[in-house]
Amino acid sequence: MDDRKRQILKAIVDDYVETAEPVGSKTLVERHSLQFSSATIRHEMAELEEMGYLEKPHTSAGRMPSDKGYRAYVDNMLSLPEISPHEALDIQRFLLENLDEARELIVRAAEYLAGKTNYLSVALSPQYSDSSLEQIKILMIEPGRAIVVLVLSAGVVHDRLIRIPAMLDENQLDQIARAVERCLAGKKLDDITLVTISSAADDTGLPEALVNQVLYEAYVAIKQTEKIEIYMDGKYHLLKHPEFRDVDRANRFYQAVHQENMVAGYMMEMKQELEEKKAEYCGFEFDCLETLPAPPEAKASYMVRIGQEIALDGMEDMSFVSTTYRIGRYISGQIGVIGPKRMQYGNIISQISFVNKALTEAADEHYGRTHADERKE
Amino acid sequence: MDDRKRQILKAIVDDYVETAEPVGSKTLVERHSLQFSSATIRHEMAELEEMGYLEKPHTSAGRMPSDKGYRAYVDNMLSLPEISPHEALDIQRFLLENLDEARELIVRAAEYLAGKTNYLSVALSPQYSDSSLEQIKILMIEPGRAIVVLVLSAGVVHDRLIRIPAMLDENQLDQIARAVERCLAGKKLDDITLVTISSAADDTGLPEALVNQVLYEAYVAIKQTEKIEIYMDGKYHLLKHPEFRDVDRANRFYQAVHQENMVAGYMMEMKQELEEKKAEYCGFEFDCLETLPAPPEAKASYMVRIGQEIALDGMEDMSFVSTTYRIGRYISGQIGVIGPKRMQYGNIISQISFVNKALTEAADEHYGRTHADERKE
DNA sequence: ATTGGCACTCGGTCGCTTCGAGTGCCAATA
DNA sequence: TATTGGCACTCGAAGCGACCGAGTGCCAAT
Repeated sequence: MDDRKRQILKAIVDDYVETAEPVGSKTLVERHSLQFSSATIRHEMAELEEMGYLEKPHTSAGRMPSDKGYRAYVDNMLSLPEISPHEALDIQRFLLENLDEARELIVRAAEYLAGKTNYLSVALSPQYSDSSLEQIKILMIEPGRAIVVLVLSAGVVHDRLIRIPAMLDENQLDQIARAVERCLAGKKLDDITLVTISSAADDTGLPEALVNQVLYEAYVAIKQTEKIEIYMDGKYHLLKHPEFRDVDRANRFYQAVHQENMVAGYMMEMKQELEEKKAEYCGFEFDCLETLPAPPEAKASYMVRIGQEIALDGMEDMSFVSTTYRIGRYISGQIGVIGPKRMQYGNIISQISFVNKALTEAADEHYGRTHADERKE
Repeated sequence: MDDRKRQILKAIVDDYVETAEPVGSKTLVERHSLQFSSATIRHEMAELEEMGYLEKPHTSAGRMPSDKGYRAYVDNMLSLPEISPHEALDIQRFLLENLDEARELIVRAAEYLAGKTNYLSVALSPQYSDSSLEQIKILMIEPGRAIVVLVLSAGVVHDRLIRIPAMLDENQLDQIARAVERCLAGKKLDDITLVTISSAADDTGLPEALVNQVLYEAYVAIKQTEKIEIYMDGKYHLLKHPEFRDVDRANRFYQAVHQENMVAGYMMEMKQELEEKKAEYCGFEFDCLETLPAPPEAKASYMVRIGQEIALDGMEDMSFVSTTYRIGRYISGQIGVIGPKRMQYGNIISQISFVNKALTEAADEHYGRTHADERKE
């Protein structure tokens, strides 16, 4: 593909993204001040179509980009706008203001992205399988009920209400908790199994019958910590876009997106691929902002899936931009945006990458010292 | 309004609810085996229209119910189908299966309702302002961070991560927690203020500077417990219904529903009204099912808001069915359904009322003994 | 290789007609 | 007097043809 073709394709995508109308040779020349005549453009367009980058809805209509066309655009002719310092402050504030739980961070990030892009944002909660258990405490609420509090490396705290044998008293419970902690502390969550945990039973000097139920509940609490949640925000935005004038289409899409497990699974796959460096696009970097000095490892790498490339039923005419966020060394998750194929890729990618970066930094800030400790090693 | 008019109005509503088409005199006779001729019906319809119960989209079209028509239908000609034992088991299982947190109950109830009705379900989390604080524990995670665990009457547990002065040790923290508990135990959450809680400071014998931050954080944790959350499920259902063929309309509705605070506030108002016995419809009772013997206070009372009656922008052509659920004596919340005015009122009301009942019972079951204790008094 | 010119295409819009389910009214009937 | 069958009328929906215009492909001239 020569340079002129590239220029024309870019103009077509830009135009179509803006207007949502098939674009013809003449308007293209007018609107994008190209230095060739419309006839030349027609020539080139015909060739681009033959090569598969463009499509016509019917013979006498203008052209619109095909999936392949968008792909080429994203691969080769993307310009990534910088995030203004004003916006950067905005998002920092949005993420951190009145923040209690770190868990809330990812929800807020998704909310921000949705608001900013006018598309659907999707986020997976951090994956803790690789972090290790530091502390476990069991607190009696009343006879028969207790609360398990787990502290992971990097200072993440999770808890869960459990039922325990009614005759256990506080001391015994504490004994059990200590035994479990001795047995598991420092272990990766992933490596903790029912077998591992039950070896703590001998250590307590209490009758097995009493201990086992507690161990099991603690085990469940730990496993639950590993469960990945999915958050979405901005579903209501999509109806605004012309591609959803067709209710049936909108309906089909919403049914698809409602299958949260499917979407989450697919995002995990994308994450996997990004990690295996199969990712198409890496090395995007921000330097627009001094207030947030980026640590060298904070380069955001993202992934774009266009139309048919998305292996999810009902998403054939959407695009999915996705990126992996990191919190500390061992914790990561996924955050992205789903919108019509006709999206402002550059803008969206900038936004996502920046939110990603801000998210990481906000988490660092929130975990503060803890995390700093971890870094020292 | 004489009996025949009532019969005809009912037939029209039933028909329109089913077909979503304005209904004419002739089809009405055919489909509902009425014992009058179409001419008579036309007469009556003209009168019903004059009285404001019916509307015509244009001169030569059939009639459809007005808000007032639906209102009359709901007030006077509703038949409430019984819930089958099969369904009853279904919902019990759905609510209780693998349930950890009681908080999850209301989410599941909303989910169930949405699935069952094909409309949007909306639920408010339980309101704890009237329950009292029983225990407060503060558990140190690491220097500078701790977790506050609150136990309310009825066994409800809430917690929150807090920051504390880094120099506090576990013992001191425990001392503070005990002081707070002595000071607040048994008090209604509503009655706890910054003033009340700060009187615990003297009791610790520790320097005020150290204690105050912890007290403040504990206070915030308590107040946060009172915060009411709103859950919605089934937004994606609404696009299936013919009233949402019009994307703009759908869009307007989704924007409205997205203002969750508005919706929550409105539901609180409805709850208020229900409690003040201004409620239009009370005393609906279930007796279809032996497996769930209803305690005498479990009568469900519900409220229907139709079209313009809903004081929320963008909901003018929806209906809102709402009901108050109770958990124990002092805890209650709101659960309801929003759908097109053209809804199967009888069916929906039955479902909601039953879910309400099941929810109460599931909560009882889950809190088990604790709650039973409360009842003894 | 690029361009201006020209004949051709085809979806969208506008106006017209037809169709049919609906109405209102009236005169006949029980 | 209340009910009914009959009939003329209404009006939106659907179908049809003409027209418009933004678009194309192709060709001959530069």
